[in-house]
Amino acid sequence: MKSMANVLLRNSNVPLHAQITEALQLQIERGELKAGENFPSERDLAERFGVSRMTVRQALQRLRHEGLIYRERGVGTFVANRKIDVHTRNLSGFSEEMASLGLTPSSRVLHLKREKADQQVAQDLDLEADDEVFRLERLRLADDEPMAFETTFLAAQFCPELDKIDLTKNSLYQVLIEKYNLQMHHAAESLEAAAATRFIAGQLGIKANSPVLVVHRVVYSEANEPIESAHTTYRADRYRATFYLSKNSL
Amino acid sequence: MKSMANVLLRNSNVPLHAQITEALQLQIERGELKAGENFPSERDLAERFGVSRMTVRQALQRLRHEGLIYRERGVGTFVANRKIDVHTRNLSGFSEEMASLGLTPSSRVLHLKREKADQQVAQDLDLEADDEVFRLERLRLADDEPMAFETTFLAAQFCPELDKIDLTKNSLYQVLIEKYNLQMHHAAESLEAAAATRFIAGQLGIKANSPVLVVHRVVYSEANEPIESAHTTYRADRYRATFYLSKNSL
DNA sequence: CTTGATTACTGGACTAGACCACTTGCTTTT
DNA sequence: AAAAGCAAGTGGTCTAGTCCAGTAATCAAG
Repeated sequence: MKSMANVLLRNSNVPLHAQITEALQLQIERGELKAGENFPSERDLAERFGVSRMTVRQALQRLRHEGLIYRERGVGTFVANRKIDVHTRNLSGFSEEMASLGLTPSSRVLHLKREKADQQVAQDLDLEADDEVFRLERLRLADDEPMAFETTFLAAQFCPELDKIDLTKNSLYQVLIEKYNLQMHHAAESLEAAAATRFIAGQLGIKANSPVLVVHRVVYSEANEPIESAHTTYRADRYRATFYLSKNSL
Repeated sequence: MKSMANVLLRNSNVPLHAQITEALQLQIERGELKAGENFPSERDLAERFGVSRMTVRQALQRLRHEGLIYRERGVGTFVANRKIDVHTRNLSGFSEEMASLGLTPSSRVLHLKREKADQQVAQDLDLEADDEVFRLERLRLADDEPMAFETTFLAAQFCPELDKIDLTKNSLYQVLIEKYNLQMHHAAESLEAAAATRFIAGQLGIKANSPVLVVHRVVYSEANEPIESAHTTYRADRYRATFYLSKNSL
């Protein structure tokens, strides 16, 4: 059809393949490329955008990876009927997660002290027996209602003087990025159901022995160094964790 | 250093980039490429393997995607200090998951009937109001101990005569692949804590009101068509779900 | 009507180059 | 001794092709 080369900024700092990804994504979202119809071939797209075929392949690979399209050798490329996504649990913290759900997050800091790491924490954070950590306990609220009780451990060597920072107003993850240049890259989480202890129940304003969802998370940097270990206990009546699983693809 | 071109089978049906990925992965796992040391540059690798640079880039991109390496522009490529992995919840079914934990899975089929889809199921499976589904209820055991109670819904149009198959011995996912050519590609899961109802408690051999982990899963094909909707209720004292989360990367 | 070959088109793989932005370490100049 | 400049090396991007294997539609021969 018509040329789309005009859409691309040739001397931008944004790579061409990223611009193409964005352009196609937009067309999919606007419904200009629908689920049943024929998607243009790689050679088509290369000509339209005025780029090499390898460049459009890079863009298509990205779209495929995000689940927007799928491809069949010898047949063609197709738009996937998108339905899910929404609020899958990703690598954001409590504040970001609640905000994305349209709730107003807040916190009460109940405890913030430097102490020796216990065995479990030392293992999670890959520390020696005598290394020190910050232990941070917070009650986490959404729209001023208690939602979760969270205990976070951070290696003291990575974030000295953390106890001088007001974590009531600042997102912990923001602080870690801005003050200490700690970028989180991936995480391992384990979830289990439990009955609320009296202490937890009191904090969350629920009955003792009510079901709660306990999430244990260890966050890692890109080099796979553990940054944070956290236990979060959510009220079962107000919280549900959602995940997106995919096959080993690419 | 030495040439590695001999490692590659030039006329194999396995692409070169995949062979390179495998070769490097092996070297990392064997410790020949350690976490602190210098990883060979793209140009190095291209020369050693006797391939083009774009080809080794494809291999490196894959390794990065799997979290084995990370890269810094202008600096180099590095092996990530791998630690985690183990038994993260992936797109396998109960049988596969238990087997990978070293437990022997088995099932008791309590119910398998064709019926009209209720509203929730119709929505999950993208069906019309009158479409029929198979409802499959199973008690799932690990080493002959009750582990979970599972209710599965499958669109009847995709797997006719499912009720003629013995699901005690066959993995449902195996049947779907082999008999109906239904390949699962990704899934959405939501997890919440709850208290066991009397019925569930009886099935699982636990006390009523004990905490249980309820997992709701919808599995999709590559074209993003919903294949299966399932509710699984796990004993909290024997089961914990673990996930791996990563940033939007490529 | 069915079967089989041809053909055009698809995505996948791969090459051999090029240029760029960035980092780092060395060297030269202040 | 400190600062500025340079050069080498890195990953990131991009090109303009080639060849291959799989699909699907067409068309001719049985």
